[in-house]
Amino acid sequence: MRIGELAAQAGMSRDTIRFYEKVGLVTGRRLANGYRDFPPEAVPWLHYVRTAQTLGFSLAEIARHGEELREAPDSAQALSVLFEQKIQVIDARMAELATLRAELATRVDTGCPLRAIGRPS
Amino acid sequence: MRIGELAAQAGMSRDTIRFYEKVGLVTGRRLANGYRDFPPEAVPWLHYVRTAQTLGFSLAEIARHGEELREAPDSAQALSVLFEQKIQVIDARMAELATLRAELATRVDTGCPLRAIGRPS
DNA sequence: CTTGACCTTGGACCGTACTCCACTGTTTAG
DNA sequence: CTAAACAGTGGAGTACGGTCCAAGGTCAAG
Repeated sequence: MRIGELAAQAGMSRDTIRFYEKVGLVTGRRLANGYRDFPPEAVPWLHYVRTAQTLGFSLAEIARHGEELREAPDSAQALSVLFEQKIQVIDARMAELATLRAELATRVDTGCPLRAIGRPS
Repeated sequence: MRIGELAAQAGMSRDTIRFYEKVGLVTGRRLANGYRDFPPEAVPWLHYVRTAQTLGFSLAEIARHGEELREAPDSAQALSVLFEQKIQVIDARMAELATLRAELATRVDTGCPLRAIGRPS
C-alpha cells in the first residue's frame, strides 16, 4: 500500500504520515522505485494512533508503547501486561475527569461563579 | 498581589503569568512603580485555567470563555449553561476513554496484538 | 510521447504554550 | 549603604505536531 492510499484510509495527509515515519510511529519498506510501501496493518495502527492522541497521549508515548509491543510480540502474557498498564493510565485519566466533572456539576446547581472554581484545599 | 505571590499561589512561573497577561488570560492593574498588581480572584481563576487546559481547551478558548463570563457576570443561568457545555465535553472524553479501555480489556483476555486494534467498520 | 497523477527529498514555516536570558529598575533587611 | 530579593522589558529559544513548497523522479492512459 502506497502512501496516498494509506493517507486516505487513515484519514490524514501524506505529509503527516511521512512525519510519523520520521519519528518512528509507522514503518514501511521501500519499493524498487523508492516509493514507501506500507502493510495493511498500518491502517488500524494509524487509527489507533489518532485515538490515543485524542486521549492525551503524546506521539512519543504512543511510539514507545508501539515499540514495547514489537519487542515482545509473541508473548500473549507480555501483551496483556502492557494492555493492563494502559488501562490503568486510562482509569487514572477517567478519575481526573470525574473529579472535574463533579466540581462543575456543583457549580451548575449553585450558579457559583467561576472565580470560586478550583479552590481546593 | 504582586506577580511572585500569584505565581506561588497559582502554582506556575512568573513568566507563565506574564505570558498569560500578554494573551489576555489574566489582567491586573499596575502599581506606581510599574509592578503588576493582581486581585485575589486571580488565584482561583488561574487554577481554573489549569483545569480547563487539562480538559483540552486551548488558552484562546479559555480566554474567550472568560470574556463571555465577564460580559454576563451576574447571570447564574449563563454560567450554568457554560458549565453544562464543559460537562458535555468531559462526558464525551470519558466515553472515548471507556471505548478504548474496553478494546484494551478485550486484548488482555485474548492476548490479541495491537495491530488488530481500531479495526472498526 | 506527453499529460497528469502519483511519488521522492529537504527545508522553511506555522501555531501553541511556554521558558530562559540579559539587562535594568525597586524594594527591603541588616 | 549595600546586598539580596523582587520586579520590569524585549527577544531568543524550545518542544510538539504538523503543514507547505519547490524541484524533481515514476508510471499509466491516451
